[in-house]
Amino acid sequence: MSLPAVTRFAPSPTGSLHLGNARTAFFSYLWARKSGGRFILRIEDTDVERSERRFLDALMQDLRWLGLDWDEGPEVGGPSAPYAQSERGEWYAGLFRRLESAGLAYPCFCTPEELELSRKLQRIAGKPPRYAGTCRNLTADERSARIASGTRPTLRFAVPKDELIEFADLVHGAQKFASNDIGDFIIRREDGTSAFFFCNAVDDSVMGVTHVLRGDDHLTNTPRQLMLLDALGMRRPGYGHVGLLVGADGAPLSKRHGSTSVQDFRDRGFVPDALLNHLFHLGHTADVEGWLAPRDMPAHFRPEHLGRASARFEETQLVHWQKEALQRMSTADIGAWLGPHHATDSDAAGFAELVRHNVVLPADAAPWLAVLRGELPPLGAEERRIVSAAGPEFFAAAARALDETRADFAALAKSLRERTGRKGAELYMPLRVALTGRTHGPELAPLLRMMPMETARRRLETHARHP
RNA sequence: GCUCCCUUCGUCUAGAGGCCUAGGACACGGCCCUCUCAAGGCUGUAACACCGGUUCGAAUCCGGUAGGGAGCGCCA
Repeated sequence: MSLPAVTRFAPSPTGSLHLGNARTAFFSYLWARKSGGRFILRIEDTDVERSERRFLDALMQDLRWLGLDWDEGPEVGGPSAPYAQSERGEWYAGLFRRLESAGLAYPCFCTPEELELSRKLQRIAGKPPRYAGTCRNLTADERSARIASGTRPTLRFAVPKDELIEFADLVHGAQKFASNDIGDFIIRREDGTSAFFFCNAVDDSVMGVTHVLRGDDHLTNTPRQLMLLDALGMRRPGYGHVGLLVGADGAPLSKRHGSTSVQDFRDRGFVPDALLNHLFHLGHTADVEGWLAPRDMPAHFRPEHLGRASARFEETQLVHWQKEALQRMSTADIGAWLGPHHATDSDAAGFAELVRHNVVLPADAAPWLAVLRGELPPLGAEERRIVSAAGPEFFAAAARALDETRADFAALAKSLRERTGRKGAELYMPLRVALTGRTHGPELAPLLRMMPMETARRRLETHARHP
């Protein structure tokens, strides 16, 4: 086993936790647990406009629902508190001062409009839309003059020239970037808050994070953060960039792919263990195949088998793990999981057992509840064929047998078999269709046991009268 | 436009020069079991993006092409 890994998940509370983020959080969690390290939750809420308390609460709820408990972070504390970046402003300010006085960062007075125009012009000229460096060489007098005029500057990092930034990506291997391809970027906004590149990098470093796992989209951001850390003389964490989770169309998973937030899956009735098993196999190959209880996952997690290519999310695969999860749940848990979809006024446990192999989501139980006490939908072509092949005498006999055996299905079937000479599918299918309106479904014996006798008799007699 | 990343069955992947007539899982089809569905067993269809090169030998190494993606934001 490797040295204890300190990993983190650093979401911004600006929306709901979607599957892609949940996956990187999960991998980070697994890495920490596998190595006996620590998993940190840090909240990147420097964008005060978009950050909302309700998103933070939902985020933590989703994480806990999945079973991803953090060792340091909001509500649990830790040696690096506070864990919300909105509360770390003073510390960032000190670092800004250090960079600025060392000449490694400078105030920029360009307006967003000017910057936008500049980028546009560069694009037209076929050049990379980078910051032109307008404010980099302002004299001290020019700077104080602009400040005096009331302009509030941003702070830009002065990217060193002609440097090669190298690092070993945890999943992609050796990486090389030229500093000349990178324009001076903003590390402090006009309002004084830290921009992502800055607070994200320095927090990871100072919090002792050893393995930063994040989406591929951050790969080309990494050299910026490395330069920053180097300039401050701070420790570089290891960075690993995993392939993004994409939808059926190959585009990164987003709202337009439908339900992609953890909350959506929970609301539909997917269970956390199913989600976890699916995520465990998406862009990752474990050293064993098949279902794993979440507590066994860290031992089978293989960071070196994290995927570089993007992984496509397909619900059919999730459904498979959901079925696996359902098979392992207790009757009581199935009952609770079914919620309002289970028979509350009768044998709840019996109903849970009855339908557990015929449902994927709680809503799938509704038709079976209707079979027990509601109206049956009109028969389809196949169903009508089976009913007419059996004939009215068969159902008349079945109705009589129902009364004689008092709805004991085994006895009823035996009696019918002796009386009609039918057996196998010829015997059971007409009964199934008459009783449930369908050619498939739960076992007939418990189904009949749970069905009001009157309902069963009425359904059988219907076909005895109308051939 | 520039920089970077990615590319094996429909999907998730194994594969780090000969063990590959490319393996597994999910999905799909067939058979068995069975009243049906599910579960289980057996089985089938199905992939190395393309073109060159290196080599006795390439899915694996090198170069190029194509396609997809990301970054170049006072968003993270």
